[in-house]
Amino acid sequence: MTTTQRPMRADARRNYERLLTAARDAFAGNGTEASLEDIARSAEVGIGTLYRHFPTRRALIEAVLHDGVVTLDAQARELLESPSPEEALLEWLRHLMAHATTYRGLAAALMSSIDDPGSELYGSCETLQNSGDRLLAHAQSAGAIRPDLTGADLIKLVNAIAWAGEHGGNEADRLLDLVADGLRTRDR
Amino acid sequence: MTTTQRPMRADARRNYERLLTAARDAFAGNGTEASLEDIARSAEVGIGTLYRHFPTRRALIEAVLHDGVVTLDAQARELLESPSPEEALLEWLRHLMAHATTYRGLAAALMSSIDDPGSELYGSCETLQNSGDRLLAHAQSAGAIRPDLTGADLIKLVNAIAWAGEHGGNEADRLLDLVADGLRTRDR
DNA sequence: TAGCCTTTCGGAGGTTTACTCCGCTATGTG
DNA sequence: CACATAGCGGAGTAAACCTCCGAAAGGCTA
Repeated sequence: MTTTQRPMRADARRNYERLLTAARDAFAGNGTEASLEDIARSAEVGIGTLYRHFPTRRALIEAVLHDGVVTLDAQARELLESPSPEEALLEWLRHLMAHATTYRGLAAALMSSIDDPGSELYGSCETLQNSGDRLLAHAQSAGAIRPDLTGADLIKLVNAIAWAGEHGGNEADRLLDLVADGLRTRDR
Repeated sequence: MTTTQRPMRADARRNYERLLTAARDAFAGNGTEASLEDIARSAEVGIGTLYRHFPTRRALIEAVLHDGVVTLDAQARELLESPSPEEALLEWLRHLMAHATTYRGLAAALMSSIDDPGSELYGSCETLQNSGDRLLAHAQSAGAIRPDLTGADLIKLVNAIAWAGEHGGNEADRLLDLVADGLRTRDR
C-alpha cells in the first residue's frame, strides 16, 4: 500500500509555506489558540486553503513544531553518550521545557495529544517519549533516578510544569528544578 | 464605606439558586467550560439573568466552589494540630487534589486566577494559599520539607498535576505521590 | 503553443457560543 | 391598592469554527 503521491503543485506549495510562516508568527504573538481566520488572512490565503492543508489546529501545530521535535530527538541521542546519565537526563529535560514553552498554549496542546492516537501531534509525543525513555533508562541503571518512573511520566510532568509556568511568574524553570530534584533516588 | 445592601428580592434569590444548581450539574457533566446558555436554559432562566448574577464564568465557578474552599480551609486548621506536620501537609495536599479534580477544567480556571487579582477566583486562591502556607511552615520548621518552597508553589504544583491528570490516565494521584515524595528534605 | 484534465483556490454561508441592551414584569412597601 | 424600581428575558450583535462547491490555476500532451 504505497501511496505514490506526485509532488505538490506550485501554488499549493507556495500557500503551504505562507501558512506555516503566518502560523508561526501568530502562535508567537497570540499563542497556539490564535484565530485560524487571522492566520489565513495574514498568509493572504482563503480560509478553505488553510483547512485543506491543515485539517485541524493540531495538524498546523505539528507542522510548525516538526523541526523542533527532530532536534530534541537528536539532542537526546547525543546526550546518551554523556559520562553522567543523571546530568544528561536533566539537561534534556531543560531542552524539553524550553520547547514546551515556545508558544503559550503549546503545553496544553501537547498534553491533550499524549494519550490520543488520533491526534496529529501524537507522533511527536511518541518521539519525545521514546527519547525520554532512553535517557531515563540510562540514568536509572546508573542508580541515579528512582526506578519507578516512566518516559510518559517525564513528558507529562514537564508539560504540566510548562503549563503552570504560563500562568504568572515565569516560574517554569524553578518548578522544574524543584521537581527534578525530587526524582533522584534517595540515598538514605 | 459600608455598602448596606437590602436583601435580595424573592424572584432574584430563587433564580440565583436555580442557576447554581444547574451550573453544578453542567460542570459535573461537561466540565467548567460548559455552555452558559445551556446552564441558563436548564435553570429555566433567561441568559440575561445568568449574566446579571454572574458577570463572568469565573464568578459562577467561584459561587459553585465556595463551600469547598471553606471546607479545605477548615481542614487545614484541624490538620495544624496533627502530631506529624509532614503527614498533615501531605494529607491536605490530597484533599486539595480531590478538590481541584472535582470538575474537568477546574484546575485550569484556578491556575489562571492565582496571579490575577481581578479574577473572581482570586480570593479562593488566596485562601488556599494561606492554608497551605501555614501547614507548610509547620512541616518546614519540623525539618521535614525542604525550606525553599512556598504555599504558592504547592498550589501551582497541585493544580498542574490535577490538570495533567485530566489528560489521559487518571494519574493525578500517582503523580502527586511522586512529586510530594521529592519535596521532603534530603537526609544525606 | 494551444487545449484539456485535474488539482487547488477562495469565500459565502451555516453553526455555535459569548455577551449586551432595553422594553416589560414582578415584587414589596407605604 | 398603586407606584417606584429591582429584576427578568430574549432578540440582536459579534467572533470563531468549519464545509462546500463554482471558479481559477497549473502542468501535461500533442
